[in-house]
Amino acid sequence: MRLGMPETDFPGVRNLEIFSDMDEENFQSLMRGSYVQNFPPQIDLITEGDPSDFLHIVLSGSVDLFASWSGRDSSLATVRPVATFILAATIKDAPYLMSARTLEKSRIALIPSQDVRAIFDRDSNFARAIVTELSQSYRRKVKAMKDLKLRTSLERLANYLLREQGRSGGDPSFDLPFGKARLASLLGMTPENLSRAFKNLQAYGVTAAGNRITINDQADLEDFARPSPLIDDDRI
Amino acid sequence: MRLGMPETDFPGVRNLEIFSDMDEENFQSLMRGSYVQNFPPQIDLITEGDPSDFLHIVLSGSVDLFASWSGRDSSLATVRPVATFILAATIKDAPYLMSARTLEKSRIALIPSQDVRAIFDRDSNFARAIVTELSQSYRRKVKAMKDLKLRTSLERLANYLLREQGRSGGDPSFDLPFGKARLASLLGMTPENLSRAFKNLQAYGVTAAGNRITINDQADLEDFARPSPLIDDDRI
DNA sequence: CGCAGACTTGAATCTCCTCAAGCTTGGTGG
DNA sequence: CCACCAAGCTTGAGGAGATTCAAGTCTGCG
Repeated sequence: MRLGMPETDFPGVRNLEIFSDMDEENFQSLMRGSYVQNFPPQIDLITEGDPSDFLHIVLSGSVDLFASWSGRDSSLATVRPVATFILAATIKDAPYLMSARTLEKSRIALIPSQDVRAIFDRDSNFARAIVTELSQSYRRKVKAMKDLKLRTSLERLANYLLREQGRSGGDPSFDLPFGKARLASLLGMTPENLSRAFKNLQAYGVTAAGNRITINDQADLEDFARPSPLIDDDRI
Repeated sequence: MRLGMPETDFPGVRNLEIFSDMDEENFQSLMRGSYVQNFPPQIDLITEGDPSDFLHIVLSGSVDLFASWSGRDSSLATVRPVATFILAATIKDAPYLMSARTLEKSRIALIPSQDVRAIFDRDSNFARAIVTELSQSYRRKVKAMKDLKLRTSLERLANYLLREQGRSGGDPSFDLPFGKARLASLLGMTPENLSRAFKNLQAYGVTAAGNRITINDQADLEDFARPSPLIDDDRI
């Protein structure tokens, strides 16, 4: 759906943190060329190497960012509402470095990159929001890098489960948000190895029945995983 | 040295891309609380977890960014002139995620983080420069992530050598910019494994004599390494 | 010359990957 | 209602790659 004038047409968009402080007129300019669209699961949204014509914002659902090289590919991140992706490519007017596909039914806003760059220069509140979002993305990547280089695959899985538990409310039982093949790729291992890793975590009180995970002994798992705010805390 | 008024005191700073388009008055405000300092090699500049009081800019020399967890540590990046580091922490007023130490004798500018944040809101040219630098940092991290997750250690070394060759002017022979122990950590392997990797690259015409590397058969090495602009090109 | 630090080599071990087969689950059609 | 199928996951065996520990070599500097 093409976005029109009245604010009431897209209240969910106007209230996003990235737009909330910006001038109404600038917001309208941004929206004039923008779309909000619903996508089914497993749809390719962008392909690495393509020019970055649109800034994407995930309003609902979730998106997988992945990359390929020499016949291999790997999941690099999951984008959940409400967050942008390929913001850096938009700002630099450079090609995408990652491909993106929907993981589930998702609602996504598409904003022309050239408009984002133009309004950035005119609206300092928008500029501030952009730079905050970009800083957050950067820090997430640094954390992912530390996770990958400093931990074994078993430690990565243990800490992933603790983070996912926190995200889902903190109960001992929760569901994995996607299949184990993708989780394996995200954690930098093969599906077979992930399977064995789950088995190894049973020694620390972790039970996996299908996608349902139960952490039977929180202290025991945390003692093994040694989560650190400088790697695992999404808020800082 | 504390930076004073006259522009002639620090022409090297004023002409940095990040400052070059900004208003003179704002530049002066920024410089009022800033320092430029020379450090010897192997000096700890910042420690992960500390509050981000100063934005750092490497004017000459080079700086190692690294991180620790559970008794292990790993090099995550090298900062060369002219570039900032810990920009994201400065913007978000959040703790450093990485530690930093000088690799060689280095000249570094220290700018109070709160001033950076304040001037960002007042000077849109400065804001644009900041956001460009931040985008570049983000994209570098994405490339590093792809390098790490999609390539074997031998492929990472081969591509590293090709990049380093390009950076040093393109000649078949060039020097590694630091010791092999740190290179191993940067590439995500042990020093022993790096040693063996160099030996394996001899099959593709690579000779290593101390820190001096010679690529005897460019085409052969590139054929093995398969460098990709979306991972190895620093400019995009 | 001799020492200290950096790098290399070797052997044993461990982790992770590949390939192949088996199992489980959910959906479909008889 | 159940047999069947396909997809996703698990298990096992074997092998490739990385790590560790220990010893040896090289190099620059005093």
